[in-house]
Amino acid sequence: MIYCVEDDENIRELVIYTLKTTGFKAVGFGDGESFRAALQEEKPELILMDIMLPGESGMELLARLKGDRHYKNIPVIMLTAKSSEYDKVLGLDGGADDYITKPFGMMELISRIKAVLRRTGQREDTDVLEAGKVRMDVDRHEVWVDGAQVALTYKEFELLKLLLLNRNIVLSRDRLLEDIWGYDYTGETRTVDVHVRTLRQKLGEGGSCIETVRGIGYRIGDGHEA
Amino acid sequence: MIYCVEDDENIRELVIYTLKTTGFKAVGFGDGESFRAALQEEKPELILMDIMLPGESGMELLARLKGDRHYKNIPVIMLTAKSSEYDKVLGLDGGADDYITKPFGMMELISRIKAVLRRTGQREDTDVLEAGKVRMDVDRHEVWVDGAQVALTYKEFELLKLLLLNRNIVLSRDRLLEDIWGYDYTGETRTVDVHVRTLRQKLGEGGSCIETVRGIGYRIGDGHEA
DNA sequence: CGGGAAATGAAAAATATCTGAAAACTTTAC
DNA sequence: GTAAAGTTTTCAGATATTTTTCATTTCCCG
Repeated sequence: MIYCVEDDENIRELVIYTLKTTGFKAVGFGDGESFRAALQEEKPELILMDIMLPGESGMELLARLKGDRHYKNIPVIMLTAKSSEYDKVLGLDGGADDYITKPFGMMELISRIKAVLRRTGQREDTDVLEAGKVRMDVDRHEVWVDGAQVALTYKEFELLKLLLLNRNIVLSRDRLLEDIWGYDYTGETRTVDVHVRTLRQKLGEGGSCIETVRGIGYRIGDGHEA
Repeated sequence: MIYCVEDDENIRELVIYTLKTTGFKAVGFGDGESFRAALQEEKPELILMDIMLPGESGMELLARLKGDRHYKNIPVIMLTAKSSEYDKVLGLDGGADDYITKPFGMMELISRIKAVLRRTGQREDTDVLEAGKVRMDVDRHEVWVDGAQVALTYKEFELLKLLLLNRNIVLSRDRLLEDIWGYDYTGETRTVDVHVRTLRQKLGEGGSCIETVRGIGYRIGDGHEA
């Protein structure tokens, strides 16, 4: 899946169309906001992003992405109308993996995308998360314990995913609420406990991988503890 | 650089002091006017702001900031004495990124600041603190002595962390109480002693790194003493 | 020595988490 | 549009663990 963030609709549609006919899955966004919303749901394997966007600039978005450990590994290619050396350096320094100056040809775009994917070539590894007997296929939204599939609800799935993505790191209830429920969630902090319980129950034997860290929160470790 | 706008001088100084010892650059302001003047000169990476200020209220300041495209992206954490739900919603609706109710502990403040910075995407913290045989991984919330893991409770962990963060500096009981228990803690000063004891016990051999400085408090040194 | 400061031991108080169950809310099916 | 099913949230004990207190002993330094 490739995300394209570009406010010019013509360019955006053209890029999406080209990507799709080349065999990629692709979705376009006109502004940073809708893009970020989508990011919550699915991690793309590459991001194409215009430097000039209405509201939040592409550079800001880039900085955010590269500063967030969940997203920093997604390769980003910046698109821009400016071709001055200054902007180029700026873009690369911000952590972009490549840089394309408008107007660009579709063939060039494709070959650059392939080059970046080849270079960063780390696909796979975010799609399936594992811990002990628990295995999660993020894209298919499926969880298996010891070879048997387990049905999880949305919140349970997100909870497990976040814990798996942060192996060994203790996540506080606040952090979990913030990331899964949204930063403006105003409900009980106990809610997390209840979901952890149902998660442990449903995971059966595998449930023991979720450790309680008293006074702090929860985490999933590497399983070399008692 | 972090700006703190708070009219209570005691709280302000305490916050600034804590931020500085944690590795942030920080400046405090007693009113909205001086704060706005400083804003002209330099953009901070985060703003801590009391809701109740003499003259212009914190909410007004917040509204101004979030309405100005130069400043709208600077994360803001509101401080307030009121804990009613109404105020909370008000603060978040105004565009604040987080909200802390007084009285708050310094450790909580720091972790909230880090959370907001993480969310808005800057900074990276993979903190591992060490002293002699003792090694602490802050994110994993784990402590190791001589290769063996030691389980610490919340307060013990915080205590050890603060001492490790202030290598070679003697921390008074008051300072420890203030930072870990919160600035309004009114209990016994002896409480610290008891926690130091359990900490030393649990750390076993490594426990000797915590020195008692008679009449002052405790510290963790570089270990080249007896 | 003597007096204040710190360490100890052990019990009381305070807190955090888990549990079971019901209420509130969503979605799906008819 | 309503009923049924499923999901999420809240709540009130029960339980386990941590934190605090306090009386006592030991230690350090003048």
